[in-house]
Formats: sequence, structure tokens, C-alpha cells
Amino acid sequence: MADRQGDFSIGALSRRAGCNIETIRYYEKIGLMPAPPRSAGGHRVYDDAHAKRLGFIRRSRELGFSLDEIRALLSLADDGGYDCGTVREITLCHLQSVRDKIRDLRRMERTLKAVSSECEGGIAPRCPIIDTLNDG
Amino acid sequence: MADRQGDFSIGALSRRAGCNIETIRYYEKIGLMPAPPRSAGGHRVYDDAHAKRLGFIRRSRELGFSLDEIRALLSLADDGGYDCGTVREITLCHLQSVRDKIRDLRRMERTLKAVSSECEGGIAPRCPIIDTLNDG
DNA sequence: CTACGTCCTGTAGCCGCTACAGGTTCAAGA
DNA sequence: TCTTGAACCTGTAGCGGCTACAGGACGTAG
Repeated sequence: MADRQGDFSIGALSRRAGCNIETIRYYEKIGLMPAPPRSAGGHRVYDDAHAKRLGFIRRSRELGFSLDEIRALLSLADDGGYDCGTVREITLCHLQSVRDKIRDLRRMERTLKAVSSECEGGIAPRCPIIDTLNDG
Repeated sequence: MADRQGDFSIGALSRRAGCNIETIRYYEKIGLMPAPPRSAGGHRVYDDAHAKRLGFIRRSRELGFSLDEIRALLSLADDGGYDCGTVREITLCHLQSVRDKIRDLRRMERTLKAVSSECEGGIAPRCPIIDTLNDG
């Protein structure tokens, strides 16, 4: 294991990727990140390929992909001539689930806005918010 | 423990509230639902007050309140002359977090829509989605 | 009285981390 | 060279909000 220039520790990778050390180790444990080589003392030694892969994972997470979806995307990306149609399918499926979540949250938002606007605060014998929760 | 008319089992409560039996027991375990009286054989026996409380919890969950927020709302609602201002505060705070989530999801939606529209599918040497994830 | 559905307790799992505890290694300064 | 203190190691347990068992006890209709 020749120590090449450009190799770095998990702490450095963590800072580069803006990702907690524990999270990186967790990704390794569940097989999203490959187990890197170790120093003589057992410390993990990363290179740019690891940093790139972690960046991929992080950006995917920011777009809301689950770790399983990311696993699928990564395995497609690892192939040289990968199947773009499958990538697109995963993305569109995820897009739909994001839209479903937005729809649910907007429904919540509307109701919360309505009930809170009926309430003036203060000590009240009856609160429109509590009434709504009590009686649907 | 006189068995009154109108009492019912956990299964009946589950059907009435549209809430899994396990969830009801979970709510009891964490102190959201009171421990109900038991039959001679140890089965839980509920009444309308329990059903009402479970309805409150369920409707609050549908609006996205956390179990801790619901705990707070319930303890306010349990007071006769409860503090409507606090109820309103909890609601507005939750409303804000719902709006934050919507904002995050809309950002995801925009990006996902953009990258997937650039992709025509099929076997490609380069996929715009993978490229985006690779390079930010 | 039997059979079957419903109920009981307790524990473990899901996701995606996060937070320790208790130890080892590394690197910079004296 | 030695010493310190930061960084690293492994392993386990916890978060929220359930869900899914296993392995048994109860309840009720026929």
C-alpha cells in the first residue's frame, strides 16, 4: 500500500464532502461506500474516487433519493455503458413521490392556516384549533 | 368495573378510529392514550372518551403534528380554561415547519424535473442525470 | 366443549443517521 | 526522543413513529 499523494483521512473527506464522519462509516457499513485501504495503524485512507462517490451520494440525498435508490443509481453509474432509461425511470418515480409529499403538505398547510387564522389567542373558553382537532 | 353499554374492545376502537391496534397500544405505552380499564381476562375496555381522544390524536397526526406536539396540545385541551395562545403558538410553529418542508421539496422537484427532462432514456454513453449527480 | 378469532406481552425491525464509551494511532512541538 | 492532544478506531444504543412478528391467553358462537 504505497501512500500516494492526494490520499486523505476520513476527517478530511468529511470536511470536503460536508458529511459527518459517522455518516461516512455508516455508508461503508451498509455497502454504499467501498471499504477503503487502511494505514499501518488501521486508519481509513481515501482518495479522489472516494470523494467523488461520496459527492454523488450527498447530492442524491439532497434531491431526496433514498439510500436504496442511490444504491441502484450507483450500480448503474458504475457500468460504463449504463442504462439511462432505468436511471430516468428511478428519477421519475422519485419525482412523483416528491410531488405526492408536496400535495400532502399543502393540504396540511391550508388546514393549519385556516384553523390558526380563526384563533385570536388569549385565554379562551373555546379554542377553534382544539375544537377542530376534537371534532374533525 | 361495571361493564357499561357502549364499552368496546381495542379492535372495535381500531376500526372506529382507522388506527392500527399496535399503534393504539403504542400510544398507551408512551403515555398519549390513558391505560384503559381491563376485562376480567385482561383485555382493554374502551369508552367514548377514549375514542374521542384517539380521534384528536389521529387528526393531529394527519396535520403533521409530532407526538410531542400532540402531547402538549392534549394537555392544554385537558384543562378546562386552556391557554388558546399557546395552542396557537404550537400551531403556527408547526405551520412554519410544514412550509419549510414544502420549500425544500419544491426545490427538489424543480431539479428532478430539470434533469429528467434532459434525458431521453435508452442506452447512452452519458446520462445527464448521472452527470449531474457526479459533478453537482 | 370446541374451535377460531381476538386479544395479551414483549421484542425486534424499518430509515438515516447521531451520539456516545472506551480504546488506539498519529503528528506536531519541546 | 518523548509527550501531549487531536484524530481516529469499533461497537452499541438511541431518535421518531410506527409495524411485525412469536408465543401464548381469552372470549364467544355453534
